[in-house]
Amino acid sequence: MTGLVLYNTRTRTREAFEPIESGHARVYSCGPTVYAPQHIGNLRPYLMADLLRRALEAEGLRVTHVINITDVGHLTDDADAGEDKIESAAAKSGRTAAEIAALYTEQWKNDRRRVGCLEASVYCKATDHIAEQIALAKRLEAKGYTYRIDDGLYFDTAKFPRYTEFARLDLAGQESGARIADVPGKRHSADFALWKLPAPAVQRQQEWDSPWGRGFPGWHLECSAMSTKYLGAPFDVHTGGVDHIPVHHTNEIAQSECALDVHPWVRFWIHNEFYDLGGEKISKSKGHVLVLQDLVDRGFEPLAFRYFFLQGHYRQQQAFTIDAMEAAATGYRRLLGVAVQVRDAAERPDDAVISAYRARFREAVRDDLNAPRALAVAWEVARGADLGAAEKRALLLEFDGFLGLDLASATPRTAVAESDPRIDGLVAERESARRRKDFAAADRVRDALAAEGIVIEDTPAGPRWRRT
RNA sequence: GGCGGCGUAGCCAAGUGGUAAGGCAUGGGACUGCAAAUCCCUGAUCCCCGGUUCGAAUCCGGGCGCCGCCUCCA
Repeated sequence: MTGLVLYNTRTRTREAFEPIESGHARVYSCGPTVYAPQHIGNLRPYLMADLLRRALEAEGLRVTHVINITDVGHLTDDADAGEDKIESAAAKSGRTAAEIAALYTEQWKNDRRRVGCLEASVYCKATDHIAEQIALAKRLEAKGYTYRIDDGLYFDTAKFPRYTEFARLDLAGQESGARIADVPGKRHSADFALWKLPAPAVQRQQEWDSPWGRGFPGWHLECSAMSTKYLGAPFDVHTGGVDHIPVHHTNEIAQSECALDVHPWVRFWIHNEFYDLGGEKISKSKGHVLVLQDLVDRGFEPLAFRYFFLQGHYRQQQAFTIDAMEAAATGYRRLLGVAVQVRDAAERPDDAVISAYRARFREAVRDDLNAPRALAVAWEVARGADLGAAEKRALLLEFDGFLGLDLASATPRTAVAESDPRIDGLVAERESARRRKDFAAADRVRDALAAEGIVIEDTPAGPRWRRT
């Protein structure tokens, strides 16, 4: 039995986590649709999944973590009537669908890396698994869960009595309306496409032959097909944003449970809430959504964004503002400062002193991945007057296995990170002026450097400088 | 309109029955020629009203406000 307790959307309760297969946790995370840059809010699901993965490993489990990459079939709305996001982006940019997907997949992977997410065991693309998706749809068809209309092959949600259970949907309240009219022939508004056939006049870049005609897979299908391929069924944890509960995850469950005869198909469903980006949704400087690189351009370290993330609980909306980001960056810089100070401390900490902090940190992690509480314990350690350098070092490095803030290889952010002959010369000039008590001259140099964004810090070891 | 979430010090936020974690900012102090950096100290009774309870930020009811998803309809 692990000590980890997670909030499970499926049961709407907190449950002790125990893997189906002893010693091995199988996790699937809904990944990005790679048609545009991912704004910083889209990083939250992966940061949350990363926390989960680290917590599972801390329990001594081997983790197989699969993340899908949606590079086809995700429509611009959930009514099965919109355009394919990838095709649409390709058409607008003059690039091919494959180029669009490759470009934004790389950006996304790079962003993940920069905010300290561990690499997934498997990244799987929808377009690499067309055969698996077709096989799954055929299985559903053979079992009588589908029907065909001009638009494609559809899943008949009425054939799956548990359909509304997961999201606690009130379908009656949504039954009527435009969604049915959008796709002629749909039997129920909630029915969804397994395989889509393009309209007669439409020429698509991404098309495949299938038993139902040349077309492309419905968005939901890939997650069922690929998770089954890489994790089997049932498996332990499925993660994603809360927005996926009513449609995407509901449909995944319907497909999978009907095709595979499993229930529950997934034991734990973990969903993250969103950031409230408020007025920061758009990057003013560039006129597009706020992406990680925009923060970097403003002088923030990517891991400072991770620190921001850690300050809130993943199931809680969190307000992102530049002010909050600056506060996080300052906190992160100072925490790193402590890590640097104790970096060369002795290897032999006093276990008796350490154990209480270790226990409290672990308790926070195990309590539904309570990162803010874990971070608070880290700060108590950092500031703790009752702890020596060896104890601080040992604890902070251990905690960083969960926090992922790179405390181990921390370099002092307040020190000189670069060398410049001209600036070094000016700093030396100021130093000699100070020695002969010519403070007016010394301050002139300091002011001049400040004007170009360079600040001088005097330390017992002499002056040093950094850019702000 | 339906569903879900939230409203805790200036800001970001933990905390779900027993007298409010942590970070940032502010103010004070130490250090400094003065600064910067760093360190120490420093603040809230928890949106409003009513109820349950010996006791509620934490449970119940009613307001007000905000966010998200679905929907435009009974």
